[in-house]
Amino acid sequence: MNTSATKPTKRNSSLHVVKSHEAPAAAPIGATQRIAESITNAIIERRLMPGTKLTEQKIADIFKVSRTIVRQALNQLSREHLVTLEPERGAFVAMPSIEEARQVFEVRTMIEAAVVRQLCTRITDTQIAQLRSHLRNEQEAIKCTDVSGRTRLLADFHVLLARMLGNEVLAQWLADLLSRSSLISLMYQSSLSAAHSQNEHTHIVDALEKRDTRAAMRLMEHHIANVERNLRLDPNSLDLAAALRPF
Amino acid sequence: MNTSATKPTKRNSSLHVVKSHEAPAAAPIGATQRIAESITNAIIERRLMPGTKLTEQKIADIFKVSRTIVRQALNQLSREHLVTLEPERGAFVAMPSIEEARQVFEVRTMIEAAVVRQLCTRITDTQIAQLRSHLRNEQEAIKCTDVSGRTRLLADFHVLLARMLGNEVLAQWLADLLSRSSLISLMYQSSLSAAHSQNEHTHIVDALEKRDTRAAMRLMEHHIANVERNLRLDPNSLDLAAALRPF
DNA sequence: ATTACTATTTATGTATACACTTTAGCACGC
DNA sequence: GCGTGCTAAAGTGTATACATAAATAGTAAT
Repeated sequence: MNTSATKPTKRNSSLHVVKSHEAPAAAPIGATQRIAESITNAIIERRLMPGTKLTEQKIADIFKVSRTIVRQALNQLSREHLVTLEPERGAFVAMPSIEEARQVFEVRTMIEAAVVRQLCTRITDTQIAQLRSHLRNEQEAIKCTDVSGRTRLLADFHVLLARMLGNEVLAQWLADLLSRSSLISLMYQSSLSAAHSQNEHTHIVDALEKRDTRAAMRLMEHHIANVERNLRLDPNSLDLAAALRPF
Repeated sequence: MNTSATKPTKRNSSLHVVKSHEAPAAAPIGATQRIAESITNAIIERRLMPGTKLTEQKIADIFKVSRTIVRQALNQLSREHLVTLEPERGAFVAMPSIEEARQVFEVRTMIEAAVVRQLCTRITDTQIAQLRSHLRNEQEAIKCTDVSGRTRLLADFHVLLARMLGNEVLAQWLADLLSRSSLISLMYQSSLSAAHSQNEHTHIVDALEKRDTRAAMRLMEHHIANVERNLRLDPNSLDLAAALRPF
């Protein structure tokens, strides 16, 4: 093992001239990540409306980094379908189409039904307790009218279920789907009451606790269908005010 | 709070006259895409072994572009889990762990069983014909011992099924999963005969044609299980020769 | 000869420069 | 008055520069 020799050659004296620049190594890792998360949060918390132009230089100025970093972040977000990149025109907060919304919910129904089915065969009491704890957090957030917090918690419930299968590949993908769902919900002005969703979550956990596979699957399918049903998916009535908002 | 005060640093000193440089617009779209696909193909066709270092400048030289483009491509590939980015160290062809392999196949089983279930309720005769046509292509590729072609076709079968649900979100994700599967198969030296896989594909289409939901799901689950079973997933016997290959 | 240390080379990460495209503003003509 | 063509500003896409961290090689000491 070559573990010794760890002392990285500090030859800060010697030849090289000092530089007048500040250290770019100040952000060792995660400058890109930090920006991507900030934008993601801004989208989820409705501080950035769908269709909003994301000019690279402006974001770069805000975060005090170069466009290089911003471009990396925007590229990442575009792969998560939260922003759209139009060639030679720039980045915009994504405006998921009605068709895309339909597909996202269809896939979620398939996957999440399968998730609860699998879970019924292997969920542990400890995991049930975790879910109960999460449900309490949801109720708390709803009581406090903590809008951004409750949105996140209601989505996290679904990711938490997936994570309990011990499958990070699945959990990661479902997390992506859920941030897309959040964007869809705000784009199409969901009228679903958070309390109602939370109630359905509770019923799902009840079914899981009883290991009632059929009930759990049915409840999950209905829950997702309810969320979708409460969107305003008429092609004409989509929220133009928000979508085409100049500012 | 708006902003701006755009830094008029030294934008454009007027006169855009000469163009001594060659046109960077020569690659209208897709220089990045082209490189990402080339690397993907190289990985799938086993011309790049897992663990291989992907030095940015070397790739840039090969494709006659700048590192900027190569970095974009590598970033994209890392999000598809085909390459791993190690901070301050560079990009390497991914070496999926055994655990990751397990998770990928577990998810594929869940999803693809759901896909065939859905398909049984809505598949059309035209689509059956498409599948038959694809099966013929598979047989052709196997006969001709077209290794890279047959690998691709065997994977495409699964994507084709997903695409027939009319759900691009699902199809896109399954495509990602299948390129990961391909990497896993070559990393763990699958001994599965292509002919056997092709035969199972045929049986699946037969069941779909009869709209036999239960049989189709069972066949798909067994098919994926067979693929996984034929990997050498013993922790010790993983192909070190390939993995640690210096060149 | 092997090990530890140092200098050199190589490669990555970020910033910046610069060409080109799009967009916005404005004068002119219908 | 509104559409049309020209010019300037802004913004994107790619290349390059430069600082730093890692890998490598070379050297001296034990």
